[in-house]
Amino acid sequence: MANQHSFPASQKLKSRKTIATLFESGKTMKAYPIRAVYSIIPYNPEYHAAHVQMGISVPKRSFKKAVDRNRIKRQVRESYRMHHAQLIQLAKEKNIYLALMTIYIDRKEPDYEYLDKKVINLIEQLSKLLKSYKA
RNA sequence: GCAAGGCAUCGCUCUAUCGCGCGUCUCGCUAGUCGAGGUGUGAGGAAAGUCCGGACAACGUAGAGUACCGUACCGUGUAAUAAGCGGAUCCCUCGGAAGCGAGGGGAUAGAAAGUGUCGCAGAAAAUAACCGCCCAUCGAGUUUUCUCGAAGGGUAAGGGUGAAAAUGUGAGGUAAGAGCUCACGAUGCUAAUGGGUAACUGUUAGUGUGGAUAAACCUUGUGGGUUGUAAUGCCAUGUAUAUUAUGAUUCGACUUAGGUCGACGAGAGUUGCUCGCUCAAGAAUACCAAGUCAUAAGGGGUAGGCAGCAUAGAUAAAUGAUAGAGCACCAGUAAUGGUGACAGAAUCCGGCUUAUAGAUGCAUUUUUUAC
RNA sequence: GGACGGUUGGCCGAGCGGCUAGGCUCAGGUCUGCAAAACCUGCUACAGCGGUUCAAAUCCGCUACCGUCCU
Repeated sequence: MANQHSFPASQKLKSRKTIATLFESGKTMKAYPIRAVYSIIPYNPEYHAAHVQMGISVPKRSFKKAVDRNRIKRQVRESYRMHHAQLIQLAKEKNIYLALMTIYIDRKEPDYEYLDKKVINLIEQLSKLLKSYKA
């Protein structure tokens, strides 16, 4: 991995199936205004394109305009992109697969700095979990 | 000058760093839905609403009628349209003494084919006699004229209402009246003729005039086969005409379960229906096996990819973040500070509608408020 | 992407073009020692804009919002 801050398509959560199973059996974690649904399973290179896959969702109920939804998704993604290196590192060390879905549950538009803090908070929580996994 | 609304055009730009989608080139090895690097490209005037119109696709065994849905001045225009352009006619506003002119608007076929509806008020709301007016008859009063009453006939000139009261005004006419007649108008139809491609319109002649409503049913003309890219085709994955029970059938069919029909066409197909068209089956009876059909019980799998699909192009969906500079506007004497709208492609085009800070151009308006 | 439906007081919910029913809630009164129940009285509406019509909640068009269906 030449660049720490890249976020290619393989690290995005895209499969309809894994998302469905994630919502059925995943666990939740909160870092208001973000709620995260995640699941940790052993890594299998045949099925998993990357060690960590992440998706973002903004409900239409809270934000009616597509422009607002897009902006929030981009901001969350940007913040995640800047700070997700340690997560991937940990997942590789432990050889596990982490599926993560973040949902923005506030009804107001955030400013970027606030959002950034919360994403960092979320990632640290997840990192702790990963460290304690299998330990 | 400012402001307002209208129409048209534009609707932030550049640099650096870190990233993303797609195409393409090179390299790498773990050889793929891979990684690295280079390079090209990457939201709008409305991408929105889905209100119209197409392209395109699937479904049909020729065609026609009908139902259903839409539509309604004329020409031009176009792949098509409710766009655009030109014209006719009606309505409104302004100007003018008037002919008429200017501006704006109109879903602008038919109410003389039929049906329905027209609250309240009013005599009456659609085959108008309640009051009034007039005529002659009978009875009563009275010297008669005349007055009152009864039943009958004529009469739409008058009657407070109403959105609307039966073509307006004047004259003749009459018992009283009436397009009953005449003149000048209003308006419909028919014919001839002039103008115009046409809508329509000028003139002449004849004939009529009993309201409104068709964005009430309806009639007439005219258009439309239906469904829509979640269409549709292909590949992959996974499979089951699984199994069980009951019944029917064995020439073919239909059935209301009784039966009925059949090359003299049973029956099936034919996009809602009908006609039409096309296709189309041939035998004794019983039992067994086997098949077929019907009903009931009873499950499982997939939900991915490619094409459709693009000189943006995905499929939990790219087009971003940070910093700086410029530009425009606002506040402020200035330094400086703030703001940059509406809004995000999902098959593609043409129109319409709606949302829009600011800039530019064009024409318009301001008797009440501001220079 | 496509096809449809709805919007009537604070809430529910009728409404054949002619003054917008009814119930619940709320407020006041009667009744009661005080309440409840009952009875009486009252308040508050046709989503918005335009058109057709003498007249529109109703018919037509546009807009806004809410909802349903098709994989």
